[in-house]
Amino acid sequence: MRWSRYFLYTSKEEPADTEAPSHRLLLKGGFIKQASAGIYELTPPGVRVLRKIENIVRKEMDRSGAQEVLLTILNPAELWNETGRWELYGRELFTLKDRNGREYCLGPTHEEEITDLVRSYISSYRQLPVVLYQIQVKFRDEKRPRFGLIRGREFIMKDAYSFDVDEFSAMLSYESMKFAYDRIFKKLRLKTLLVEASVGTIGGISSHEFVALTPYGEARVAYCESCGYGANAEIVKLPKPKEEVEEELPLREVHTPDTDTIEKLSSFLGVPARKIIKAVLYMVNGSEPVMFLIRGDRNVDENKVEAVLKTENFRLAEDQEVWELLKTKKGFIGPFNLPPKVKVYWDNSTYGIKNAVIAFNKPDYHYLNANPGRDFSYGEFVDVCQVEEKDPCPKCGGPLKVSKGLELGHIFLLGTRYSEPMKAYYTDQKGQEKPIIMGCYGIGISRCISAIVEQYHDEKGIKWPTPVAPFELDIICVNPTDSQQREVSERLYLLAEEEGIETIYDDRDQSPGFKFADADLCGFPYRIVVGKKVKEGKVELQKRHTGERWDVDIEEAIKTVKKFIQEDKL
RNA sequence: CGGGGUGUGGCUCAGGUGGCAGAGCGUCGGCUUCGGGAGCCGAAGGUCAGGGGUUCAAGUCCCCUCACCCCGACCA
Repeated sequence: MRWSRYFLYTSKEEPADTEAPSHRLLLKGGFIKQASAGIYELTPPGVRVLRKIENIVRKEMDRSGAQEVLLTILNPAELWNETGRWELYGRELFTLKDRNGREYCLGPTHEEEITDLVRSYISSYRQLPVVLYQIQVKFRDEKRPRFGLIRGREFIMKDAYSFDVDEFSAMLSYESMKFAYDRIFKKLRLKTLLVEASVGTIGGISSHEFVALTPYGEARVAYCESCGYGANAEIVKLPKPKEEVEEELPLREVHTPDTDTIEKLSSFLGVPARKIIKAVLYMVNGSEPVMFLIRGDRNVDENKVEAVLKTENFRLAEDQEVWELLKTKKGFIGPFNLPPKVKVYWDNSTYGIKNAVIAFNKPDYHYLNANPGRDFSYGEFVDVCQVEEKDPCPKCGGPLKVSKGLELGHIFLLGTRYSEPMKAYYTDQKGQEKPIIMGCYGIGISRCISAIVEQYHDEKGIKWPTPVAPFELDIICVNPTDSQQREVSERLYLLAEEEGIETIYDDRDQSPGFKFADADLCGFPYRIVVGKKVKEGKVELQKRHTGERWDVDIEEAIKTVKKFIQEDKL
């Protein structure tokens, strides 16, 4: 491809309003263009990267025995009503009506559609198992799209669905998909972590996420370097700590004005935050108060709260509600003299605490040296505590690491969540009708573009790994007005094409610095610079990843690059 | 869903207290230059997000709407 004719336009200016490096570099390098919030167009080089990722995924999916389909983007409400998800999915669902008033949604995921497809053909155990997949645009009206392709409202996803006769067989499909994902991310050169994930309110049997460790991800993952355990932070169980051994001091009521946060209270009393028991009051389903007691230096993980309450319909109580219910204000809530309607849970972290600071619903006052058994009594213990660095690993007890990550793949053993309500049944050997056991498996394809850039870039720009690079080789003619340089560049370009090397030939009438900067920014793995040294029969060869450069004979250049590319693809 | 911010040429931005619409980059024409985003000369390019209001006069002040970005779902 001649760059002078190619639709690739970089920018010298820094894009405004970008935070994540991938967002900035993909815009600056001319790979994506924003259409509206969380919605992006891909340019020709952007599409080249996308197709390479898609094809790697496709190849591995096919290899695992999955078969490609293409489902509809526009999906009728009827199917979604069969599973109840028309309502459950809520406002994240993009919906619209046709001219007759019939309702549709733009598919955010395709369990309903695939189940509908399968139920219309599959009726016997002889036809199972089967795994189907597609690569397609998805639509989710996210509350907060961000970071370019990382969290978009319209994005490209590979979604696969497995159909099996029983749980054992389904588990095999699940495991085989796990292997396929492992191979995919390795081929994409993405460093990912396989972690256990929440099965959520949907239920289900097993769930794992493939997470790329990057600072710009919304997932928190905990992992253990000594035993290899890894999990989404929200499902890491934290046990009760050992009972503190300390002499019990006499209980005191102390005046603590203006201490509405743990921080203020801690410094006012000169007591460390971990010696404070804080109370967090939630309103469930709008009106049912639930109090969680947790140690002052820890935070409530609302995903864990959701698991305890078995609903996502809860929120923090408002000031007025706190006043009406407990006649106190935030910062002074405690588990004393509560109206019967208040449900109380104690987080494990509060177990065995001694001489604690605790509020008792009297504004501007706290108890000092409160001790369990003597001054207050525990109730039901739960685990709603957010995992922090150095918490004990649930497997081996070693110190956990906590990191932000970008969820790239999610695999899910669904069971009969969709097959049962949609009556996707098969007849077994004994002639009995049974629901098909399903699994679903997603990879955020467009998100992978961002993840790769996050993991492969420097100050100057992107450093595409060869298997996903838009072009493998960039040939730069330093001075196109020099007939010898021009002639050598043209010759090398034709030769590279003949050798099957994906080449962009920078024949633009621009200064050398301009072309070098673009080459760095766009991140082509190999570069041949045709300059002054052609007189001596030499051109310069550069590796973007390492910055190495050396002079080679003109006749050797393409051969050498080809060898490098082949090595990279192994 | 809350909170904060921004909207002016294709891009990045400047335009105290209201008074002729600006710069750099990019684009177009010309000359020069050619190993790290070149130089000089000339030119084109605007519904100042949209609507309403105040005023002799609004990019600027007031109200509404829209769009986009960031922060938070961190607290008792």
